[in-house]
Amino acid sequence: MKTPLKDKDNIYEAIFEIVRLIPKGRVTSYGAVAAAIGAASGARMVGYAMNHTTGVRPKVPVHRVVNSKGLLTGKHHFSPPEKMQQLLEKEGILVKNDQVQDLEKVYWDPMKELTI
DNA sequence: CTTTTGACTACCT
DNA sequence: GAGGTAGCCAAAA
Repeated sequence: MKTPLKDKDNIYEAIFEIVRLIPKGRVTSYGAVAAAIGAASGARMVGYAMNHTTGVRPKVPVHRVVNSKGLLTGKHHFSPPEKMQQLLEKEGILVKNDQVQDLEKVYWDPMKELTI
């Protein structure tokens, strides 16, 4: 399995793949995903791509993507926003005040896990 | 083709 | 310690 994500012509697809690889009960940050695809400074691009997940097949678990502080910054873009926290809690992730609890425990580093 | 915005992050005050 | 500004890349107007 090679699939050099960095070779992806479409930056969106690269992001989608990384997010799709996030294990259940784990979350990651925009910066981590961005770094994994080679866009360390493109953290905003990651979030921007998330807007394209609506209608993308297969479905992308963007609800597992939070900011570096574990805050559900993009929950407002969900429909409904509450569903994002519900999904996270359902996977065993504690979310309090729109913030992921035990972030260091549920944090999933794509670069490290995927050994890119 | 130029300008603005954006689900972020890091540095500076 | 908290808040604000700048930087980053890419897409939409």
